[in-house]
Order: sequence, then C-alpha cells, then structure tokens
Amino acid sequence: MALRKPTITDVARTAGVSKGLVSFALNDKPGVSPETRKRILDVAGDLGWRPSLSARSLSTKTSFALGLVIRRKAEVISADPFFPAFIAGVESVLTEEGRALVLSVVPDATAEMKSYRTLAGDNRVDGVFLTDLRRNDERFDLLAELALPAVALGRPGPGVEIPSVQVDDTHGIAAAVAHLISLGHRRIGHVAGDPHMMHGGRRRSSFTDAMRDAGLDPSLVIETDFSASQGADATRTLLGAGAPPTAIVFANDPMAIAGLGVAQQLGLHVPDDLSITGFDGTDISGYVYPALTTITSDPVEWGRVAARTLLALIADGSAESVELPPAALLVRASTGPPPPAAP
Amino acid sequence: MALRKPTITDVARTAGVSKGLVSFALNDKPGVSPETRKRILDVAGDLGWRPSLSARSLSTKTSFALGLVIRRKAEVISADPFFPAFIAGVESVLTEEGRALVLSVVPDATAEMKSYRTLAGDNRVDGVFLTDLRRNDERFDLLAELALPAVALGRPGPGVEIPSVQVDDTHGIAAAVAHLISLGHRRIGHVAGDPHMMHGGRRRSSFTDAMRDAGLDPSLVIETDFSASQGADATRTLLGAGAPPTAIVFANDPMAIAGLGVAQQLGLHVPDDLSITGFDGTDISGYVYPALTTITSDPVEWGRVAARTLLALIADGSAESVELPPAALLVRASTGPPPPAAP
DNA sequence: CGCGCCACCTAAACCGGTATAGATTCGCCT
DNA sequence: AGGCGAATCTATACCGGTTTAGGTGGCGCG
Repeated sequence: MALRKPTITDVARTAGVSKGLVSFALNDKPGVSPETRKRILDVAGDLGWRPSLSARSLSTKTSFALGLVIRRKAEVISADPFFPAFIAGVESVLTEEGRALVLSVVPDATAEMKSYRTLAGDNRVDGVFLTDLRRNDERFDLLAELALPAVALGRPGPGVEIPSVQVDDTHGIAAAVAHLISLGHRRIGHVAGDPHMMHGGRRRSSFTDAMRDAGLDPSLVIETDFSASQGADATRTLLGAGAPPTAIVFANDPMAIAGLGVAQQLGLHVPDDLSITGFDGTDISGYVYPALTTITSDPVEWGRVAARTLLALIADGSAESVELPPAALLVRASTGPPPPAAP
Repeated sequence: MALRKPTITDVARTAGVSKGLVSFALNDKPGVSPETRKRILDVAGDLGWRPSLSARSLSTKTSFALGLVIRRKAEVISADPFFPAFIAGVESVLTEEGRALVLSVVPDATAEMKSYRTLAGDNRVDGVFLTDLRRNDERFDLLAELALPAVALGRPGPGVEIPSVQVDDTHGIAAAVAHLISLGHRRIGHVAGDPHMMHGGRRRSSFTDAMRDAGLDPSLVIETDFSASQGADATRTLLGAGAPPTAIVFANDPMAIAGLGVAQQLGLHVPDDLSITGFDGTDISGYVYPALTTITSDPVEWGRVAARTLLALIADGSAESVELPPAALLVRASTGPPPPAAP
C-alpha cells in the first residue's frame, strides 16, 4: 500500500543504488552505465515516482515556472481580449514542459514593481514576459538588477538588449489607411491608444506616416487609454468637429465597437456615412453589425512563440528575437466608400 | 557588501541565537521572550532577510500559491469577460498575503484532469478555485482523491460538501423577464448557455420558471456554448421562426451583442422591433448601440471573496459558503415596449 | 608486475527552512 | 534546602532533492 508518495530514497533503495545515482539517472548526467540507468528509470516508473518540485527548487534555485505581470485597473481588465488568448498560447507550451504560469494582476506602477521584486525574490519564477512596453520603461533596469530573464512582447526601444517577440502592426495600420484611401476617403481620423505604451505610440505614428505619405492631413488623432469609454468619447469629439472625418481607424476593437455605437447613436449609418476599422480581430468584432473591418494578429500564436523564446532564454542564457507574420487587414462590412456629400 | 541574500543562519548568527529560535520568532510561535523576539525581528529587518519560499515549501509542504484551472478552447477564451475580472479580484487579496496565483488554461477535459493532478502532485498550489461547475462534475471526486482544498464558484449540486461562493443569478433572470413582461412582451425567447454547466442550466431554468409563473410559453429556448458565434446562430433561428419573439433574454453579454448584430442585420430596430437583455454587465455592453439592458454581477468582488474563502479553508480546514448580493437588472436602452403589430 | 586512468558508483555535504527533543535557568512551594 | 515545573533557548534531525569529493575495480601499457 503506497500511502506516502515515493521519494528518491525509496527509488534508490529499491533499485539498490545510492540516491545520488538516481539523481544522475533522472537528469541524464554522465557517469551512469546504460543498464543501471534503465533499471533505475524502470524502478522509478514502477513506483510512480515524481521528483519533488520543492526539493528541486531548493537545491537548484529554479522554480520551473514563468511569470506574467499584468498592469490594469480592475475595471478595464475585461475589456482587453489580448491576455486570455495570449495566456492560452503560453499555456499550450508550458504544460508540455511541466512548467506553470504564475499570474500577477496589479493596478498601478508601484504594485507592478513590487510584484516583479517579489516574484524574483521569492524565486517564484525563472523568467517573465514583459507586456505593454512603455517609453523609458523602468522595468528594464529593474529586471537587470534582479537578474531575471525576460522576453518582451513588442519591440523594446533601442539600447535594450532583451529578446522580444513582435508583430509588425505598422503594416496593418498602413493597410487599413490604404484600404480607406482606395475607397475614396480623404479625411481619416485615428483614435489612438496610450502614447506611453510602445504599441500605442507605434500604431499612432504608423497612422501619421501613412497619411502623410498619401499627402493627407494626419492630424485628426485623439489619444486614449485603450478603454471603450474613452474610445466612445474620442469618437464623439471627432464627429462633432467642424469637418468630421469620413473614416476612423481605431487602435483596438473595443474602442471601435464603442465608436460604432456612438456613430449609430448619432444617427450615422456605418459604412455609408462613416467607415470604421478596428484592431486585433477579436471574436466579437465579427458579430457586431456591421461586422468590423479589423486588423488581425494572432495572440495565441504570440503566446506560444513568446513561451518558447523565454524557455530558450532561460535554458541557454540567450535567445533570438522573433518577428511574427505582420498583422493583416481583414475587410468586412464596416468600411465602404465615403458619402458623396463629403468630397 | 551583501552579495548573497541573507539566510536564516545569517540572522541567527547576527542576533546571537539559534536558527530554530529565529524560525519561532518569525512565525510567532510561543517560547520566545518578547525582547528576544524583537531583537531577532530587528536584525532580520536590518539584514533585509526574506525567508526562502522553496525552503519553507520543502519542509512545510505548502506552496503559498492558489490555482485556477480554466477549461476553454483557445478560440473562445477571449470572448469570456468573466475571468480577467475575477482574477483581478483574486489577486487583490493574494498580493496582500504574499501568495501567488498559478493559472492553467487547458483545452479539454483530459488536460483539465491532468492539470489538477499535476498541480496537486507537484505541490504547486495549496488549493484551487473551481469554475464552470458541471452536472455530475468529475472534479469533485478528483479533488477528494488528491486531498486538495477547493472553493466552488457557484452552487455545487446537492451532496457536495465543498464551500462555495455564489451569486443568485436566478433573481436577475427573473427580474429581466419581469421587466420585459411589464413592458408588454408576451413572446420572450431565451438564448441559453451550456446546459452542462451549472450556471447555464440554472439561468435556463430560472427563465423557464419565470415564464411559467407568468403564464407564458417558456419553450422558446435555444442552447448554446456561450460563444458569440452560437449566440448569433441562435438569434437567427429564433427570429426566423413562424412566430418570432418580441424580446430575447441572452445568457451572457457577448451573445447578446452578437444577437443585437443579427437583429440589425435583419433590419430590425432595437428596442422598437425587438428587445434584448444581456448578462454580466461587461464594460463593452454599455457602449454598443443601443446600450444593453443587462444583469450585472460583480466578478471582481466575486474573486475577492472566493480568494478569502479559499484562504480560510486552507488555514482552518473549513470555511463557510458565501452568498453574494444577487445579480441586479441594469435597465438601459435595448429594452422597450413590443411593436404594436405583435399582440 | 605495477602504475595510471577511466568508468561507475557511494557517501556525505548542502540548499534554507521547520519541528522536536532536550538543556538550562529561574521562581516558587513545602 | 531541595525539588518541580514553566519559560526560554539550543542542538539536531528532517523535508527531498543536487552536487562534490572520494572510492573501487578493470583494463591497457611500459
């Protein structure tokens, strides 16, 4: 009756070897004859031995877990469809590797810093994912101080050496603008995300660049915090201006959906009176009416690749950054030619 | 220069006591004189000592972490706004307690079971949250076998002894039906969730009960998996029927939004031609047009209470179930009187 | 034949805490 | 004065692995 779960000592005794040798066999280190190794592993299998994670952690100082710190106010967290999908991707890799994901959701910068410190200090994780990169991100210094391996989601600014996994969303925004221009739009607005975040800033400058390249006015931009609420406000502001845009490029889907709501509330018909594009290709964006033209990335794949990259970084001490396929424009029903009235 | 982080031995040596005593002082156990205790804690503070989590885990067999296993296909996970908010609530409690949340996202039942086994076997967590309760849920037996403390989200069926934290969503559905009836609706449909899930089943039967109590036909119900996609399909089916309903009660917000999209696509005006209610009170539901009448729960609070309950269960070996304030109806613009044509 | 070397394996220290058994001190009681 | 018990503290085993320092035996080679 195996009441207690077997330990390495049980395995050693049963196999008639020392426990050190069992450890060698387990981690296939040299110095164990093939026959002995097989015998040990067989015995371990028979006994149903699974080495204790805590004991391993204590002696190796690794936790076999990765960390993800998300900084979002509780009210806003649900609005962002990125994380659940990203996490699903991460998990699909981690479970195969017998590792776990430690999640930390914090409301503000102070708590965020403390969270990284605790995660590292308690040896809870062997590495972390860095999301929502910001300009002059304090976290880079912190991670260096803590000697905590990290993979960035998105391109860190120049001078930062940590590996990253990114998609080129520039291309997607440019494609959206090109699409709208080809439909005949000339006054195009942009409801941008948080300019302090790298991706917010990058999408915004992609928009500006694309407009300028086309010889159009790139100044119809309103910055937000990516929330549906501010997306709605921004839309109202844009549409209330003297010469409102005939199309609006939103920096994410929830804001686009909120913008669509505002337009409809104002009695505008989308896309006849106003064209709208989203960003992210969330599930729900295909089911609003009209279905949103949006720019799709693949957050699940992003999670998978980021997890593999971080594991490689931890194992090898270095890892190559990865560029995922660029975000692609998915044309649906929320974009069309501008109204005849507007030139 | 403290290169190495201090250990209990350093503290003991500096304070001039044995390390056992330091351990006692730390966990305020009896047998330490007040002065000595203070001196030890002072020294610990000066040295910046933080007890090693791995070492503690090894000797106490507790991990100071809680687990959450989410079973969702990767494609669907983003659609569910519950989890991010719930997790934010859990975290707000855990960070204060110096505990972490280990998240596991799995695609199917097999992986789910394995996940619980691994979490328990590796001693990764001291307890778990049980979400998406199902009828004859196999997890109850599994958790008993693993001797893993758990708190259920929602009411487990009879005969199950584990503590739970729940909101009475019956009340919310009933309120929605009452609201629609008071507006004059007589043919009301219901796009239900997964009947294998407890909350899906309960909302459905609440609907049926409320309708029957009002003397109305409770049979206009279509079951779905809670996804926007199936919500859209169900709406099309209901509206395409011989005598379509004048109002539809959806079992969650994403389906309601998808249903709204379908209605608009069919040229119906909401709420003049069709009234719609959602469920969950997600952020985005207030920004679609018309803003959704919905039933609000408070998933953040739910997370907080669930976390506290699970911690109490782990600490004391037992905990009281908690009933949260019932879900409340939030009347917005998507509900109104039925069209005159329909009696 | 004796030496060195390599392959294989053991013994024991170690990671940093917790827990238990026993030592010491001191006050109090008879 | 002697003894008992409570309070306080020390020494040490222990949790279950990893890792290092040695030890043994067999073989090739001069």
